[in-house]
Amino acid sequence: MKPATRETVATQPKRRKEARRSEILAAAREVFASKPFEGASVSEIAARASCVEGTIYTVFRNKRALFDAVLVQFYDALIADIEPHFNLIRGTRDRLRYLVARHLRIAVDSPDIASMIMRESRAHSVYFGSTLHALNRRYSSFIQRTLAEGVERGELRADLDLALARDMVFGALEHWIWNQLARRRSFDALRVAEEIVSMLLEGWSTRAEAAEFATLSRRLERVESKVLGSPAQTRPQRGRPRSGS
Amino acid sequence: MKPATRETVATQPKRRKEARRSEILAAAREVFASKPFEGASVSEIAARASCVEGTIYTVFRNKRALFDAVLVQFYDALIADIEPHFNLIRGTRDRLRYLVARHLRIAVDSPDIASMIMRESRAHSVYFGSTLHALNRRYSSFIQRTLAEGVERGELRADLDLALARDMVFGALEHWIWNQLARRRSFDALRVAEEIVSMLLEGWSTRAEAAEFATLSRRLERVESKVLGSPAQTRPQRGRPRSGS
Amino acid sequence: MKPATRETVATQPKRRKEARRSEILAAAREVFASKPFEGASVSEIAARASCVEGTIYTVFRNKRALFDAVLVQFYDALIADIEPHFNLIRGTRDRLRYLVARHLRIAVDSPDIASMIMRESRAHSVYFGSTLHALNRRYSSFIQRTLAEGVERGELRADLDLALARDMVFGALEHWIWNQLARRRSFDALRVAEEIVSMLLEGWSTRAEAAEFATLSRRLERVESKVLGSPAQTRPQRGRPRSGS
Amino acid sequence: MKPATRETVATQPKRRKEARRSEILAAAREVFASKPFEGASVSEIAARASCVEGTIYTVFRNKRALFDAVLVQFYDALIADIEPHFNLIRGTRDRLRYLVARHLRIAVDSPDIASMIMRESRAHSVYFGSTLHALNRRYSSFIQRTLAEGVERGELRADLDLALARDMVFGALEHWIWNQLARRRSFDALRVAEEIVSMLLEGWSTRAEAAEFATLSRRLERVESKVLGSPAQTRPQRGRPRSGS
DNA sequence: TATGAATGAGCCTTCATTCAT
DNA sequence: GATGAATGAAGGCTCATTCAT
Repeated sequence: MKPATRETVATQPKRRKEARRSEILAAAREVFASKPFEGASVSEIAARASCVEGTIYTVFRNKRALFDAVLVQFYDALIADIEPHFNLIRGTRDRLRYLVARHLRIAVDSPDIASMIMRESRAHSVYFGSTLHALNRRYSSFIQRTLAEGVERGELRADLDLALARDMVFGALEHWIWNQLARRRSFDALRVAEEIVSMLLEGWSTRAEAAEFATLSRRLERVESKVLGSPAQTRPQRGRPRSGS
Repeated sequence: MKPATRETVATQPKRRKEARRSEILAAAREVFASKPFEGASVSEIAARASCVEGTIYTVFRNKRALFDAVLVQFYDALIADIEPHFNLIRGTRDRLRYLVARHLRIAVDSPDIASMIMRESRAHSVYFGSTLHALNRRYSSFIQRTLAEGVERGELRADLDLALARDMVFGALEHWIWNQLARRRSFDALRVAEEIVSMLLEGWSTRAEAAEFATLSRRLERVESKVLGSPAQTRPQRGRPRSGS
Repeated sequence: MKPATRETVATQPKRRKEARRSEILAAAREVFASKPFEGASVSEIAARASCVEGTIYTVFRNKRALFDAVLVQFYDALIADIEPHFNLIRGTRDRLRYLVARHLRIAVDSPDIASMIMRESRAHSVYFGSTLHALNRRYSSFIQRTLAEGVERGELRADLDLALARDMVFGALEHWIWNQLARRRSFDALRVAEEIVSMLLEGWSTRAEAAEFATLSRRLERVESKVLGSPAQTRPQRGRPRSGS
Repeated sequence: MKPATRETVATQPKRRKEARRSEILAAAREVFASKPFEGASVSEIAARASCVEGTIYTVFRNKRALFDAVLVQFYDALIADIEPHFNLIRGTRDRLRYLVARHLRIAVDSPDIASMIMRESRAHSVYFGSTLHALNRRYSSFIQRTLAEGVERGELRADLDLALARDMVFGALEHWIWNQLARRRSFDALRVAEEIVSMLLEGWSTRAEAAEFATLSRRLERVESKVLGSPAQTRPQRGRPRSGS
């Protein structure tokens, strides 16, 4: 009868439903994290959410929709967290370091979701077109943009194969995280990020060509001085200052 | 009772058993390739092997053992194929290029098995300790050795994190292959291998020396041709060979 | 609190309730027409009536009561439509023709309801005692009366088994309608009615007298026209009027 | 070891499976007879067949296949029983009487199946194309043939609408049987058959035209005698000797 | 009075595995 | 050794109905 009561009448069910949704979502997250989609049972989720199976179907259309909702919840939060930080960073190396470290932190903060996503991305041949695929695309656009702009700015090789580069980043991350999670090892996300970025940007070689370059230079100088009378141009500074590891 | 019969009793069963095993293995390979472990049914495998379900259990302890047998068969053949070739290659870049290309060729030759392995590696949290894990370790030892010896020989940076490097190789390969298979794209294994190895070894950064190297080369050629009448042998064109492998 | 509100409190609810009932009834009619009782869901009816499931239970005791209400509504209207017309017809043949044609018109006007009734009459072994049974009895009383009075008047065989005759009429109609509806054929109710009534009243046998009757008629006409200058009134053409009604 | 034993080894499983099939079929028949297809539960059938639900699925693909098997079993036996008798009967009236009586006997011998078939023929809009439809067509071909040949032989009116006639026979039977079954009345199949056939063949009319015919005759005689001096031809024997009822 | 969230029993179907033959 | 019928637990999902608000 009082306005407050009326409001209660109006909002209480909504609030309740919202709470239920959260409970179920949390329960689903736990269960889907612990076993593959097909292996996870709705009844277990219901039990963990302290409701009956039927209730789940009043909130989510079916098991798949519930699964997708878990993913969306996670990715939305993740992207919302990344965006403002990312927008403040300009340099390609800095952006990469940030994104790689942020990605590694997922494995530290939410190892359950991390393995769930890695598992399910591979689980179905119908992955393409799935909600997970769409979310992954949104998420990976940060890397895409970083790489594309890196090339534009001349910080990355002009002929860099962007798709391959993206796969290399995510592939390295996925493999590394998978191994750490499986071995239950912890790690320092920032340190590993720096190491990875360094490996990606500067490569693994000791650069045999540095030696060749020197030889070449010497031969050239010798020849030129003999023939032309002017010394060859020497090579600029090699190697970068290595930070981390 | 007749000699022929006796012989049958003695040798036929062995032969028969072996044949049965092969038939079942082949059938299982097809089925497991087409759907995830949980989705594949023993009855379908039996049907495809032209036997009944019970028979499978006389040869394999259970479904998982059958699955593992399929994997062992595949990896054994793969490793046996790689080993002799690998042993003939010395240079780190050459070894890497070979191993990467060989890995890519799996996706070209047996895309179904390739997806199956990628899928099942991620399927269970109990991956570690599994047969698949052991096989993967055997298989990846080629890369491990290549990397370790690459450092020893000074061809790779002394401070290279070997585990990270290995994950980077396999991660890049897995992601790339997954994307190509899902999109049903085909690709030139050798060309992609060269591209990947180049990206890994030389990194993504623009490097002033690449330009300098070119300048140097041109100058050298000019001089040498003037003096000697024949161009000097330099390393072939630097940067990724975008056209062909 | 305001006069308007008071009026609302007093009369609006009644009006509202009545409107609700109608909306639900209309929605239920559509849904029950499209699928069997068991297959029709209360939630679908609620959705189509733009209310929630709970509301339906404030108006109808349960799903079965709702279904019965749909039937009552339909039969009441049908009987109210038939009664005045029927009361104006005296002859047995004319009455039969009217009732048969009217019945056939249900299938033309409301094919969905027609199938629904045919379907549900057979659906439950507990048909007897059901609302539908009672309604069918009320409806079939037109035929009962026609047949009984037909015998009384000497228009129908005195030894006609009335129950059997009634079943023959409705059985023929039901089968015929079912076949036409299932094949999505349309038909001319009047023509078919005449055909059915003729088959029922005169039977299927060839009767020598039909031919004789024709001969007799022709002879009579010839003679009468010769003698009297105008044709005698005979029964119109015997045999079923195959063309038109 | 003995041939007999060997045979046992070979045939026992078959025999067992066959027995199981029969048990399940019998149980299914009972359950489907007592409630509509959708309402009948596989678990109830399993319980009544003293096996678990899973067993049913080793014999029948699904619930629908089981249902169809019940129908096929019934119709096959029915048609096999009718065929030899039918082939010995020539006259249209005799054939009709036999078929009608045989049909009525179904309701006496297998009232459960009878109501089940009547119910399910109406249950689904997808009836056309169903197994039941196909079986019904095979079964009703006896009537179709009887009617068509009856016309050919001149025993039935040449312009008889065969489809309508068939619907009239089956419709009358269905309605009559349904009513008797529902009221749990028994009846004398032969007597009712004779009554039905008589009603169908000779019609219900007392034949007002008999009176007209007489009038006509009288008028004609009067006129002819006056004009031509010769008496009109008198009408042949009317009415048939009524057997039964 | 109307709401709509919650219930909970029940349904059909699948499948790895066993075991008597 | 091979067979294949039988098991029985489990799974996802639906829906009429209730009841606190």
